[in-house]
Amino acid sequence: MTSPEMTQESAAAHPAEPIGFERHDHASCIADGLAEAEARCVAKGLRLTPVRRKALEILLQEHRALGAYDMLDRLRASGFGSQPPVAYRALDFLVAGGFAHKIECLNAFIACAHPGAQHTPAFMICRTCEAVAEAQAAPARGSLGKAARASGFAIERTVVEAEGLCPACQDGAQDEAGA
Amino acid sequence: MTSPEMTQESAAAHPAEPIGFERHDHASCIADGLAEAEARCVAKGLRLTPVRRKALEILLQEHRALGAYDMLDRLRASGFGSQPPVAYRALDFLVAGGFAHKIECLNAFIACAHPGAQHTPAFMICRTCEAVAEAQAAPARGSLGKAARASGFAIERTVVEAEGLCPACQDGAQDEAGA
DNA sequence: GGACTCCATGTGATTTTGTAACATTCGACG
DNA sequence: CGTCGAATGTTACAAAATCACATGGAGTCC
Repeated sequence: MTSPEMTQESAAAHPAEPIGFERHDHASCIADGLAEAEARCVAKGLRLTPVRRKALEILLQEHRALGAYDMLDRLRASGFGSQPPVAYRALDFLVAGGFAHKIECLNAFIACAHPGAQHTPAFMICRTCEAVAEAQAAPARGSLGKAARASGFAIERTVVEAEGLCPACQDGAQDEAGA
Repeated sequence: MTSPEMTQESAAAHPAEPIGFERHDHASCIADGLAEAEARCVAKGLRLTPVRRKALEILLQEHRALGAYDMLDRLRASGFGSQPPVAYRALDFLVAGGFAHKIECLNAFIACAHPGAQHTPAFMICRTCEAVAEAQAAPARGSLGKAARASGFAIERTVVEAEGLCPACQDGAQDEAGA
């Protein structure tokens, strides 16, 4: 449920905006994400079981990617099983349902920032603070799409990830360079 | 185990074309790739040592991504060291020098198809036959670039990978569906 | 109600992928 | 020759992911 109860001036407005580097009402991030997921699971006949729900909640707590073993640690701390498949199964469910994404270049997972939106996610990953922002991409429209059409390749899924520096860490880097 | 149809009329023309799904003079792929690498190493003061050269040759032998341990097996078969760092170091060198790329979503490596070209590679990966074609992307110009500029994110490197079906495997899938 | 089935969960063991750390070798250079 | 740095080789280990199998709970069918 998008309830922009934003405490800040410009909290991410509509779902196509990248979030993660900007101020926003983080508490509602989590609540909204869980509510969305519940609604969508009911609608699609999926079972948002306790582990799965907890895993999503854990992911929603940060705009960073979490490794499967970090997730496992936290699930264990919440009283769930302590073997790798516990984490991987929950994450697989979330990814399959579109509630989370895998960041391939980090071998890590992050909650989806635009649940419900038709998905061709693209990620901006800060190499310093590890924050991750999700944007919408349209790779099929750019040069990749052109190459695919030219060669007859049928795209089914795309991975688009950009590594670099978020605004805050750019400032930090400047400070260090100056000092 | 080379592709049945090589030494055909159309050797890949210019470097901006995706190759890998098309017929081309594969023998010259390898020879050219090695020659290019040698020249570029001389120019840049890099050392294309025997292991590194062999690793590149192995990669050039296929338009598929090779796992580090597959690489290790082949290097061992050629008389080089047999421990993981041997393969990883050679691959790191090739990637750092722009002679190869890592396919993040496969945890595997492939020879660069456009050596020398300024690089923002994009890959098309067939999920059936595992062939990989490399194209040039310009993600900074599309919606990702727009999102980055909007949020102040400084892109340093991009990962663009498309999974799907290559032309040949689309035909294969049709055959099976029909039968 | 009882048996059956499907799916989710828990667990042990293993495979696959990737690094850390350290000894050795070899060419460049004074 | 001595030494310095880069490259290689090897041992050991860490991190990421999967396999295989047992358990348990919610429906369903009779």
